[in-house]
Amino acid sequence: MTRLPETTISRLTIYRRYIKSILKKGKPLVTSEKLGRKMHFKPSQIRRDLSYIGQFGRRGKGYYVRKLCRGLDKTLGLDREWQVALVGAGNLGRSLSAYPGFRRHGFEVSVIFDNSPAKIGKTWLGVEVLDIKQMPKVIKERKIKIAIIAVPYSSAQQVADILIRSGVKAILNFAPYKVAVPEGLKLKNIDLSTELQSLSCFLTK
Amino acid sequence: MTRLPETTISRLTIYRRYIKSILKKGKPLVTSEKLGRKMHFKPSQIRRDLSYIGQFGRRGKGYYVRKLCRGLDKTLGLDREWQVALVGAGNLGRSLSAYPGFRRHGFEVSVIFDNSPAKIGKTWLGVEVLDIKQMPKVIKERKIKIAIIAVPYSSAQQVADILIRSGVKAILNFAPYKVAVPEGLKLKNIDLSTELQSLSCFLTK
DNA sequence: TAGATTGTTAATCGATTAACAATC
DNA sequence: TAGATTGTTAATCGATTAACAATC
Repeated sequence: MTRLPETTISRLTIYRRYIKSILKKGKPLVTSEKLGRKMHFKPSQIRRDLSYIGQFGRRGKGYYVRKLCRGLDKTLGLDREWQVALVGAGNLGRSLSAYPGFRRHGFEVSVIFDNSPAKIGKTWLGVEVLDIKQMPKVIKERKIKIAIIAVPYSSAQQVADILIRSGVKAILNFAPYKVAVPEGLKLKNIDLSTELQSLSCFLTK
Repeated sequence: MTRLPETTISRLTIYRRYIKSILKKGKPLVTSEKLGRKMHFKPSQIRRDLSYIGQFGRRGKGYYVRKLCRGLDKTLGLDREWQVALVGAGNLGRSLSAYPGFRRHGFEVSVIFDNSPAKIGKTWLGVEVLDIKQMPKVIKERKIKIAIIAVPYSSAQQVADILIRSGVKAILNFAPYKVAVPEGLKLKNIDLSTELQSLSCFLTK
């Protein structure tokens, strides 16, 4: 099978959210035309995206909602709970750990790391804040595979290196630094300043 | 001039950050080869991106750091201060308003709107929290052009509609909802759950 | 069967990369 | 001049969209 384009994966998560909502309503079938109308995507794009991950429909009828739902869960790995380590207990880090959308989708920030003595040993909304020095040990023990980096620019790469050595396989990086990771790991960057700057670029035209 | 691809704009903000740092060091020239090496981009991509917005170099020599810096500031609209309105004083909203990276790049969250009586009238880190009902008036008076939406899924479109009617031209949307905006406005979406889900998709392969 | 809609192929579009002519 | 590097053109790559054959 050919690999899923990143853009397709993003859309799959959106399809999944909407399809969950119609699953509740009990309709057994839904067409790509209706999905497109509701979510503002082209039906042909939806069919193309879904065809990457399986066959969930019947020609002339539509997609089986239940089957499609299961397929999306499976592909996206959302039929299970994921433990997430968060590095950086600053403003951004703390609020990310409190973000309800994560838990709702099966991601549990189960440990926070920081290097500030003022923060180490405290808990934040029930989650312990540990010394960054304990990171390799704790991450290995708990077999954590996903981490969020919310530390300043200057320590992002260093933190990433430790995470990688500890066995983390996927990183969501909020530091505005292009972290280097080896083959076989997944890195996603969210750079809040860049997003705002692209708005200001637009306004400047 | 042809329009700038969104991907190019994102990279320009990164180039700008690095070029600011070498401006401080005083070197008058820098080559695309060196920029590429430092920022992990292909030199040809950097030259292509920069050529969209002007000519900043001398063949055989490199780019003039100072000139390039000014060009990037100008294109990105970062030679000025931008006032930003934030809608939603929940966990995410409050921490976004506190995010130091915004101010550092010339974005000032100068007003927060919410609909919760418990929050209205308070201040958060020196910024007033106003009733969402006052949004049209305040945004028009202050001529605010950029807004951040950090409200729940269910009210995102409604909030966006009010913002647009009030004269906002560019929106950064954190609600996991595909907000519809008219032509001529700019919308950027940041969906934190989607990002984590794409990591989990990767781990599932 | 006729109408509908998937699943897939082919055409289009846009962005990245390589190549190189211009020129310092 | 010879060597270096920009700025630009052309080739490549990948994603989106339209078209349609398969089939319910």
